[in-house]
Amino acid sequence: MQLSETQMKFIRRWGDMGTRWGIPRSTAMLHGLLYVAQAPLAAEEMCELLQLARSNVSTSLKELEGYNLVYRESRPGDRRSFYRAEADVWEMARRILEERRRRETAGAVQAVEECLAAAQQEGDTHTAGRMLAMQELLQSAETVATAAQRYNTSVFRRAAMMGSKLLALISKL
Amino acid sequence: MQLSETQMKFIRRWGDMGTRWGIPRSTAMLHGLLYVAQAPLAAEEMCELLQLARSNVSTSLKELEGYNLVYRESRPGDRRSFYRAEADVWEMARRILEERRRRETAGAVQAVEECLAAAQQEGDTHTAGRMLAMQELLQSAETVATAAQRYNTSVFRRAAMMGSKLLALISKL
DNA sequence: GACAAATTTCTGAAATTTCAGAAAATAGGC
DNA sequence: GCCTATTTTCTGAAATTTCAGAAATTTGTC
Repeated sequence: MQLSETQMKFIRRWGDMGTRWGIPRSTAMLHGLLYVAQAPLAAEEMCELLQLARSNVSTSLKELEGYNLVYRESRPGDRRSFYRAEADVWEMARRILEERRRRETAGAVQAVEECLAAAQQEGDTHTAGRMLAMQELLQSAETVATAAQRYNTSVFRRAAMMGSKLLALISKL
Repeated sequence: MQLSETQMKFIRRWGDMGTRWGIPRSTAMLHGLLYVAQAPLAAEEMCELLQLARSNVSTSLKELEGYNLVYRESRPGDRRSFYRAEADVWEMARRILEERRRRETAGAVQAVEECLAAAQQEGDTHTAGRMLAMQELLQSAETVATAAQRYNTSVFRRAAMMGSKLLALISKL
């Protein structure tokens, strides 16, 4: 495989975006590479295309598999693994959302729960009130994010595209 | 002001959450402190309560002001500034959403736009197709996030709480 | 089961980020 | 307009994160 200049540019930009999202540059670049690749790639190939250490590619691919953003395939008569990215961007978004929910909000819910209990125990109504408000927010976020997982790409897509209209509708209730 | 054990625990946990969200621990802790504080605090006070350098507090507060998550107030006969956090958690969520949109997706939209143009120029239909799909996704996200900014807390709150029901509804369309 | 190809884990170096202390700038009261 | 309390900016040290190279492990083939 050969990368066109445009593809390389996208991959670099995607890597930059990754760093803002808390994803290592090389991990994001690998995802970008697989997203624009026409066929599944072997790890060694990716090393050469992006000039990354083999170890780095290995670790990053594992991370991406954890997000369910890349799949690993094997081929008869070839002992290497080949990787390809989730091609459906809506499915991709859903999986990122789910992973972020798990990592970013799930922990907070538990922390606030504990602090709420402690504040009530102590009879500290002010702090308890704040914890309660925060809990309501976090639980709503969890509920929406969890619900989104239950539906398929087309529903998710329509929901996102209708989002702004729905907000307008709700504002009239 | 004196911090109870529960409050301190919340602040520490909030700081931990911050690091997962790409926010420096000390910045997140300051926000947590102001969120549980009953009255506005002066910077010096926060240094003592959280054992942070004055410079650090100054920089972090500025960052939080950038997010519109804390307000600065002045008092007659006192030349210090006092700070308080946005108390409405839904308003808080909205502001975080807006800031993340600005920092995290706005740049991506532009990058993909450029790559799409380049791919079409080159007649690379495969890459162009991928860019187009990505563009649709990013623009939908932008649209929803932008729309959310137009409505007040109560609409935002209702929308979030109804989110899962709306998804169920849409799945039937 | 030995061998080789491929992958993963381990270790430390390089880069980045966070944060404290010192110096500079700003602002309010007299 | 000067003086001083307060805030901000600058600088570098400490901590963390990212990533390459080497070593160890796994996997499939014969």
